[in-house]
Amino acid sequence: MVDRALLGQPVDIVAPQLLGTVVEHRGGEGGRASVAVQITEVEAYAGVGADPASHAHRGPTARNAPMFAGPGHLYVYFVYGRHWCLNVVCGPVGEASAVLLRAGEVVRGRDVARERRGALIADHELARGPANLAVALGLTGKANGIDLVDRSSVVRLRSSRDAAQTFLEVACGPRVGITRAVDRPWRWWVEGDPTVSRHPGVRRDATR
DNA sequence: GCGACGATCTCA
DNA sequence: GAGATCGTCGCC
Repeated sequence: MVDRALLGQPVDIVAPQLLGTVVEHRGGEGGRASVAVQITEVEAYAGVGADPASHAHRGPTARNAPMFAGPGHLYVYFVYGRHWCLNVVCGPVGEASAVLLRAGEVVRGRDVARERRGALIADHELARGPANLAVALGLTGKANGIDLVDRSSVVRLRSSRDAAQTFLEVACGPRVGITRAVDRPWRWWVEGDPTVSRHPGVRRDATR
């Protein structure tokens, strides 16, 4: 389990440290429907008054309430009329900063994830992109506000058992899909990893 | 009360 | 390159 004190640090310190951690959704059927994703790409969003691109920038609202619940909580929001996106709340209680989980590698429950995403989806595309990541894990707004650090939660965040994460090569650059504070280099990803949603300077659909 | 737009994805 | 699709928020 990831330590809550770690998540309570400033969001731009926490975000890159979430690379290599694992989000696990314990499904039904005695755990056979469980899916776990190892995170390969994240973005940081700061809290009230500190980041014009953040949902919490203008203070508390009904939507962003989980962001004010303290580090370790899950903030799930709906966007573009169709997609769900997952965030890990970071920073001190009430600061309302969060890390958007943009992509990862499905490390458990690959067949279940493929049922949700589509039979023809390649392994490295199962959880590529923030909305696809949520689909692969089987999470929607119903999971909003869950405490990821509580052992009894259905969705949890844990450190990887894989020692290799210590040696991950991390790159950073501007955030994706926003119109404000576009120059802040608050997106981090595992360099060269095929599950990362977009590589800098490379169009994702270049060959389609 | 209303209108604009969004931390995206997919197909053309 | 554009459309889908609807909740949220800012502003009238």
